[in-house]
Amino acid sequence: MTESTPIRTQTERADQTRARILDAATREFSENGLSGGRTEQIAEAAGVNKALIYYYFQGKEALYVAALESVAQRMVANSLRVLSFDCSAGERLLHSALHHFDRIYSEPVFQKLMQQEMIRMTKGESNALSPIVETLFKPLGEKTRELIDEGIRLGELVPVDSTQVMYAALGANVFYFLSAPMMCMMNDFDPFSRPALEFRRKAAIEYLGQTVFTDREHGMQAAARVLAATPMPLTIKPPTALNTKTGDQEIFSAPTMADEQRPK
Amino acid sequence: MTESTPIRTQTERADQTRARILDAATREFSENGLSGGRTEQIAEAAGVNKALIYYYFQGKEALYVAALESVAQRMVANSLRVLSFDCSAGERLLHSALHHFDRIYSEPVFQKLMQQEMIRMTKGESNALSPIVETLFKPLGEKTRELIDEGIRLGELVPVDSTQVMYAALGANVFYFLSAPMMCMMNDFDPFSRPALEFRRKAAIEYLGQTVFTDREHGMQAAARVLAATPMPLTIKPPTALNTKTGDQEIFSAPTMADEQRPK
DNA sequence: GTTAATTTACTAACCAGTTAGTTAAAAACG
DNA sequence: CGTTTTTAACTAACTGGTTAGTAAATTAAC
Repeated sequence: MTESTPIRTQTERADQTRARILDAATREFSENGLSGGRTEQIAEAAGVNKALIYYYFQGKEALYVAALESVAQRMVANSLRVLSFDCSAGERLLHSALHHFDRIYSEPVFQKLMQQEMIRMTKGESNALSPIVETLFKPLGEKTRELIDEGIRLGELVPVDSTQVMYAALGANVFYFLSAPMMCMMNDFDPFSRPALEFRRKAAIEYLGQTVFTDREHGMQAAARVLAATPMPLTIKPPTALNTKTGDQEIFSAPTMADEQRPK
Repeated sequence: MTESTPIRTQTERADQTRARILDAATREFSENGLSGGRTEQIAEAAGVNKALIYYYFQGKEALYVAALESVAQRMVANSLRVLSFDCSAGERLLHSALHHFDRIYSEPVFQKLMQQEMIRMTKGESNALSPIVETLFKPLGEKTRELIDEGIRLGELVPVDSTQVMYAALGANVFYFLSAPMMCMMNDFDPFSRPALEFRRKAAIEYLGQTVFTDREHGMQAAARVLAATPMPLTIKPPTALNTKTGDQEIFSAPTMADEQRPK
């Protein structure tokens, strides 16, 4: 099981255990939500006893919040980096949109957790996000809107409501993956297949170039540059790749740890 | 409880009871999904004994499918009507987008059910939608894409991938409501408030007018016409208006909803 | 040998589905 | 038309399985 670990100090082992639990919880909750996630399953996936969860965390909900927080932290850090690229506002918008698209299928846990959380909050249930919003989401949203407004001010982007640009750009991406299971049935093609993803990310960026840029020609060129600069990441199987009925609670995150074994 | 009903024939009463169960199930499942929905709660809301659910339906899942089907039927019928308005392809696209936006907050059950169902399907769980897809969603999607392609062919719309136009138009709307709870916290304003909805529906349609129309001026005029022709519907409180902790399974729905067969 | 890490064994609550029965409408009968 | 029989609609109470959480015992580290 853990032969590779060469006997560490107690605190090191403890930190490792805690991290394994948090990691397993992230996967379980992202698949099944807070109420649907099973503590027994988390414990099994982490290779520990269920009671240990209550040793390291106050309870199921506290574990959920911790998982949400850790995953949001990583996501925001990456997004902020992209927003600071050294190019025009419009082109940075395209970079952000493409990064957003690529992130959803290559690291789907954040998206899935957020979806579940939005539904939970709509039901008026306890707010697990609020500690994160101020420090993480608000700065990111702020910076994105500033970017769009700058593009509009300089005449590069069409003068429309900047929030609507965000909704359209992000919404198209989110909706692509949200509706994927249904599109699968409607057109019997798999939106998660590599060709489909390749086509869609290109279409999404070119669409933005053609539509939100005042000079459509300039927009198309920017889109072409952005696409050329950003190769499509190796996809990590998005659905239940991690559902380890097999019992091995090994590392899952290895980026290059090959995909292949996709649905259909 | 049902003194107002002037003693009907047995089958009439039975039909009514079945409808009450289906209606209660629709609400319960739309809030909590299939696995989260409680049969006891459905029975209570319908004013019947839990065992009656199993008398009228094969089980929890069959009830869920029936609820999904009935609500999808109404939704598709309305959407198809809007797609057949007597105006240019571009303008019909705007009409569809606005109708889609208005529907989500005025009749939120369908959207909520679909969201939950997409998550369920992504998890690879049993497919409750497939009977509906062929007969309902496929024709609607087909007709929408044809509409956009017609607009492009006639030069009214910008020549981009027509599917991407759908993703952008629908996605922006879906994402607005999906992200509403978070936006609520980020900007402390309520996306479901009347002024916010009023602003957003206008912005969304004007955005489409400015962006997907070849002639931006023409697009703006079309957007203005569409907005003028479609007053904002009376909003029905979308969040937990139905969460009857109080125990009364009374009427929930506000006026002007077109549908019939409501409890009491 | 003391403390931290981890497990075993439990419980109280919850929940989908069933059973065995009651009520009253409808049908059959005289 | 009134009475009896049948059957459809409906209910109370239970069953078996699941699950979050806990207390006490055990093991490993320092």
